[in-house]
Amino acid sequence: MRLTTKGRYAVTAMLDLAYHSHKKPVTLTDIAARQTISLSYLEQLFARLRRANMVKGIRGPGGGYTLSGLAVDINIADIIAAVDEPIHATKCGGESNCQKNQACLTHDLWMGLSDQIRDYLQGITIAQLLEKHHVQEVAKRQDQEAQRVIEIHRSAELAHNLNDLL
Amino acid sequence: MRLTTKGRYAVTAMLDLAYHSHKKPVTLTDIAARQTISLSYLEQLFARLRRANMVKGIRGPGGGYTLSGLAVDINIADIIAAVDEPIHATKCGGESNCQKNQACLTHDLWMGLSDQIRDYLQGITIAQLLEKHHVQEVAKRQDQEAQRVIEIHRSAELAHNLNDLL
DNA sequence: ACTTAACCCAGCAAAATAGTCAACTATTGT
DNA sequence: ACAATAGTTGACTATTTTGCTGGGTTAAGT
Repeated sequence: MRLTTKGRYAVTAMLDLAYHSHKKPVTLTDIAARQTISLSYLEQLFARLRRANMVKGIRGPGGGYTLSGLAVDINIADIIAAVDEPIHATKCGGESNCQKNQACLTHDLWMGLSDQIRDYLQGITIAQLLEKHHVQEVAKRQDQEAQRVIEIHRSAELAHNLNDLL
Repeated sequence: MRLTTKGRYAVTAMLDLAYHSHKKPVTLTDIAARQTISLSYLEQLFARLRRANMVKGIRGPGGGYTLSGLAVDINIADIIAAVDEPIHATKCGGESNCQKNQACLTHDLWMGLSDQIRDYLQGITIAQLLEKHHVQEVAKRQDQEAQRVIEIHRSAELAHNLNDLL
């Protein structure tokens, strides 16, 4: 599992898509504008995402992209895997031409870690991230409202004090 | 947090170092040979690791590198952070010049995820990986032994059958 | 002194990244 | 039917990162 800016772009774009495509398809032009990613680069990424059957492209006016499935079924690891080409993880790679000698020892360790990271990212879905953000937004709004109440209370006190003075 | 081959090399090298430096310092030449990483590239990586105070370099004959601290105190996130230069996570980066408009929304989501990944990797130490591998090795050896027992049993059966036939 | 290593550069080729441009095709509203 | 929209494709380019080579210098053991 590799984590590069390419994967980040893909995840960001998918999040944007999930967030905005509750009804109509979303055009890449919109995503490009919102996320400041070049349109042509997005096209490349979405070509891969489409081939991986994660999004559907709809042509013609009013067209754009939609998620192939539910946001709850789309995890981060799959998005990243879709845009990153599968590189030969290591020198001895799948061929296991580096035998059970010492050279493979720590290399094995890394592979295990890599698997762990993949498993971890596989457990995080688009839906979860949107949910989490939604919760945060609500929390923030509530904080702001609480703050406003405090301010109103304070200004009321202030007015009261002024009344006393005048 | 970025996960590239560079980070993998660094983690692999650190694992090798932790595994072999119970007593004496380990030379980069040894690590290079075991992990098939070029010496000069390792030098670059270890220069950064040293500056990040994760390893100590000892000059002269019998010199090499040792871990600065205990394997239990060294986590994966720190190793990767040490060799990857801190890139401006996004366009609006730390300056937060992209205001509370929609453009930042999904970007925020990614940042949250990125933090999650970092936290996750921060929780995994070199010591844990070595431990885990050790457990696996033992398990594998036990499997092999069990397999041998089965094979012996089978060949005994086979011999028995042959005895019946002859 | 001599060897052994860490340390420190400057540079360089290959690959990956990020983006551009242009031509083409399918779909839809009018 | 026709124009507008928007996906599809491919080739091409600039920049950055990667991984490595090879030249040194400096510190510590023998």
